[in-house]
Amino acid sequence: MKFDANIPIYIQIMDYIKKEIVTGRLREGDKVPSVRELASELQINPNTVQRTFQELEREGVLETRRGMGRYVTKEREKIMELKKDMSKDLLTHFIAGMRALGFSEEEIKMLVEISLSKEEKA
Amino acid sequence: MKFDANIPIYIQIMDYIKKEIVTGRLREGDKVPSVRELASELQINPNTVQRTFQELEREGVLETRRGMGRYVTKEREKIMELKKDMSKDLLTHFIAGMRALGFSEEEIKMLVEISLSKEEKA
Amino acid sequence: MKFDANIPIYIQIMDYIKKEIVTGRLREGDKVPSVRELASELQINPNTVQRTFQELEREGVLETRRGMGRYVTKEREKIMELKKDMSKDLLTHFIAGMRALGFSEEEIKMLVEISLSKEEKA
Amino acid sequence: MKFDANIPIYIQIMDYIKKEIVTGRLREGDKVPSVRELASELQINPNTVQRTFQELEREGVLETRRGMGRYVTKEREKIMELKKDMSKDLLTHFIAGMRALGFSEEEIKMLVEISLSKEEKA
DNA sequence: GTGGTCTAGACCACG
DNA sequence: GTGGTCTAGACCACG
Repeated sequence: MKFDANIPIYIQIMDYIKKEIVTGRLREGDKVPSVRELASELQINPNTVQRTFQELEREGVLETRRGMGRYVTKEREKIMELKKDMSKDLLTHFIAGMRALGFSEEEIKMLVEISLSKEEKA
Repeated sequence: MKFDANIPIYIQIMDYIKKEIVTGRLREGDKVPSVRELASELQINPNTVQRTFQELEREGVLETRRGMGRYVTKEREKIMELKKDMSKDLLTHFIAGMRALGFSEEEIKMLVEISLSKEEKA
Repeated sequence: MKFDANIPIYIQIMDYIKKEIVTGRLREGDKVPSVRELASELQINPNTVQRTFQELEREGVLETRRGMGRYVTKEREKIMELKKDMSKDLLTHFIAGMRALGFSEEEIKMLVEISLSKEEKA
Repeated sequence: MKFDANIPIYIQIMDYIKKEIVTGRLREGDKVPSVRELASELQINPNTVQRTFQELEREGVLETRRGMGRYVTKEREKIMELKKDMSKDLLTHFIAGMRALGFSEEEIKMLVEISLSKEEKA
């Protein structure tokens, strides 16, 4: 995993883990690696991983079982909500941005289609 | 203008000015306010405005005429390029994000249409 | 280190650091002093050092590792390029200047040799 | 005449005029254009031209004859001295710079010859 | 401890 | 009047 130097690493890992969960690569109840494990794997400071996990816990995405490690929440609703929130943020940010640049509704739709079709070929 | 506390002010002003240019509210060759003027208008420190302008100059968006103030670049190409780059960034970021959340091409298109139509009513 | 009052300090430090790198006194991957360290050593304001480092980063000469300090780029190519660019600038400026003063090719060569031999004795 | 945005215009004009004199395109006793004339020709502020001329006078390169305009000094020595000083500055700066980059005497000579021969072909 | 951002304000060169 | 540089120092996020 490569990190963008301008974004806090803990944010980037949070985002990564959330995506793993939302797409089902990490499922409800799955155990996540320990702080030390993940820190050594990603070559980063354990403090940073610790912070990542604490934030994810605060958001209800992960849960700690004392002495047994951390696990993805078992609540399906939480996971659905996560996906909804993340996509909504993306959409809002995208459309507001395009609007601010002066693009019309039709232009935005068209540009999305073009981008998707380009992606397809690549 | 209100500032988001989590994003550097100079980035927010840079973005704002770029949008003014891209949408034509600021045109090629237009004079932009002086450092002191804008600083007092936005109620921020002149140094922060100074930094904003210097970054925009580095990007070729503004030009300084010594002792006469700063001006929007006269190069139309630069402005077209700006719009293209900014929209491309938004698109790429949006589509990559949606893909990472597991959305299909069709779902993305549909969500964009829904968002745009909601916006219309609001 | 003494500063020439007519040249911005940050430019002078940039130049100094580049020379340290190009001549190998600072090597790829070496840690450079922290902003505060260098500021106190050179008896100048931390902001001035900050600016120096940010410019060098923008040029790809230094890299920041978040929370761990700044380092000379590990890319050897970048360093070779640096030396080439700096010497090319010197050469171009020198020869264009001498030409503008009306010196012939032969005169330029001779003056360079004389300067070098004087230097030797001194 | 195009101006480098990073160097004071008055310095650039001073340099230009000195070169005109040193190469004989402006000769001893020649009249130079009036402040207003040169300002309108170069599209710059008359204050800037005024300053340029004053500095050149201070250096003994120009002389004012009341009511008759400004003239290149008649003293040949002054002109010779000018050429010598300007070339010496170029040489010193060039060689010190190359030395600081770690080039040897032989390398410097060689690079000068290469630059001169490239120039010839271009 | 380290860098990033920002405020407050001085001083100067330039036009 | 305008921008450029610098000082002094605060505060915070990050690791």
